[in-house]
Amino acid sequence: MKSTQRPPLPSGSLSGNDILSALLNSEYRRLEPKLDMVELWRGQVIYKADQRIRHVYFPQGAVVAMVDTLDSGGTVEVGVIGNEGMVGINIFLGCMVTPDKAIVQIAGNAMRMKTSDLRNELRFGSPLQRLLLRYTQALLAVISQSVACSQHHLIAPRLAPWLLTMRDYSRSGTIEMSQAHIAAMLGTRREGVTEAALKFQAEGLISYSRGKIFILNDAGLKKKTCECYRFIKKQFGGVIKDVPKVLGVAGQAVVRAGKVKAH
Amino acid sequence: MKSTQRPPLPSGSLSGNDILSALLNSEYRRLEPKLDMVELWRGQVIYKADQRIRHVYFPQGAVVAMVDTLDSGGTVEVGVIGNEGMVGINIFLGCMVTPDKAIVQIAGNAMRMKTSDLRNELRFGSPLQRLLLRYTQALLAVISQSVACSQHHLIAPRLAPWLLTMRDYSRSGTIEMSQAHIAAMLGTRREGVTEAALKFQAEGLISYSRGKIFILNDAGLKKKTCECYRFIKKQFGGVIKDVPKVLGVAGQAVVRAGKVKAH
DNA sequence: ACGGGTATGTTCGATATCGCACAATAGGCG
DNA sequence: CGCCTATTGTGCGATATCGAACATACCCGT
Repeated sequence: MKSTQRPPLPSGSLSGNDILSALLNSEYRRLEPKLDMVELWRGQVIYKADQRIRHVYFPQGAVVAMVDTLDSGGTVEVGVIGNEGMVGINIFLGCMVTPDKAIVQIAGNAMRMKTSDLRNELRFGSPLQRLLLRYTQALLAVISQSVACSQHHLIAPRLAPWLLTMRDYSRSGTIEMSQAHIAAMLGTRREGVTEAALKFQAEGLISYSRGKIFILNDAGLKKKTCECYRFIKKQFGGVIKDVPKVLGVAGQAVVRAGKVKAH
Repeated sequence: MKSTQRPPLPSGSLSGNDILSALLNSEYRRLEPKLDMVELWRGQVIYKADQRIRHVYFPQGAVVAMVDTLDSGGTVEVGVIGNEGMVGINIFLGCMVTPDKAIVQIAGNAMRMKTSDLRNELRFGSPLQRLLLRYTQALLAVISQSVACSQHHLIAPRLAPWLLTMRDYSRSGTIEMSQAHIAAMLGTRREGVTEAALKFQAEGLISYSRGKIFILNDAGLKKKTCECYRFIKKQFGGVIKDVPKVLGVAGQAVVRAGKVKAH
């Protein structure tokens, strides 16, 4: 179905894509006819590695993971994309294929756009381009941090921020993931996740059962995180906030910016 | 000193920055007055983390590492930038600061440009922008792979591609690095590097002494690498090759493209 | 209520890496 | 030549993670 009106969502809300929201109305109207609202279901594979990309996605509620798979079969989540971003950044960067797999972590909506339309839109140094550049910067920073994180941090401190991040994304407050799946994302064994989860549960920080995880003590779990949680929040927090300065005169965009994330 | 003439280097040679070389002569001439040739010495810190960036660098012989430092003091090299790229990609992406440290691994020259000049140049959808976008894509892919690599691969298979990469960059064929420094780049202990190096030496693949490493058996060492070595070469190999297609109508650029990288 | 499949808990030996301490060696420099 | 320092070699106990096997518990559909 084609979206016929701009969703009038409060900024910082769980739905509504931040990048699209940061566009001026006039710009958004130009893109609008090229955008389709689609539903993404949990587990859906949006891109396979080395596959040609036909669409990019601006999540509105949905959350998508970029997953790397090694020859050995080992996997890691290298990045997560929610309302703050766009799935298919490679297209924007001038490449038609992605080396990663993109898989839906949290079901939800997304605005879909043909790659050709996106590339067309980027001809002129559009505000969309500025936004995407700035988003790429944040993504790059976060992925860089992940290199350090996966190298130096223990499983529990890595699990904690992962859970908090997913909860932040999730509309319901419940994280719907099996421990086996989480292990695949962290690039560790399932048993390692179980052990850490048990510890957190024993301390009353979380509770879970068969693929449904609740965070009981937010602040407590935050104390268990490695430094990377703060870093990630900081990076993505800045994406929209920073850009209006570039838009400058654009006015309206600045209004939206002030409200982003009470945090 | 200001560079007053375009260095007439064979493409694929060790000097001459690939991105600058891929520009049309007319475009290069526009940039030329803004470019300064500078010498970078080994160990030089070009940016500190969270520091405001004043210049970007197009290496011509020099090699620069992007290094992440954690609260614990642990470090990792998240990316390496040589003739194929630009140091300060964050500027291009719309941010004035970098979360990483940039440190010179191999002494050499680089063309330096003020950040303001770069940002100015990028106003119009210039070919330079296309090249930098494409380069960013490669960097992103390589860093993503690093996440998986540091998570799943053992020290020796990670050391091997690191050595080969450095040797590829180095003009002399000698790698000038202490094992302690290499350990900091891989994010492991020095002893772990020593152990792997001893093994390689015993097998006649390398020889070394006090911070000077020679690769004796290229093919043999390649066999010890994890899959990531091929991946990295593939990603950076495509940067220049892919872009002229985007330039499309620009003509002339295609001519240069044919010559890039005998590989 | 029952059965099957998925998710989670538990154990245990193997392994890679860590952290530390200290010995040995090679160059540079006076 | 001999000292000094950076670099490399080595040993060892501690620890985190791995890999695999198996037990238990829960949910869903019939």
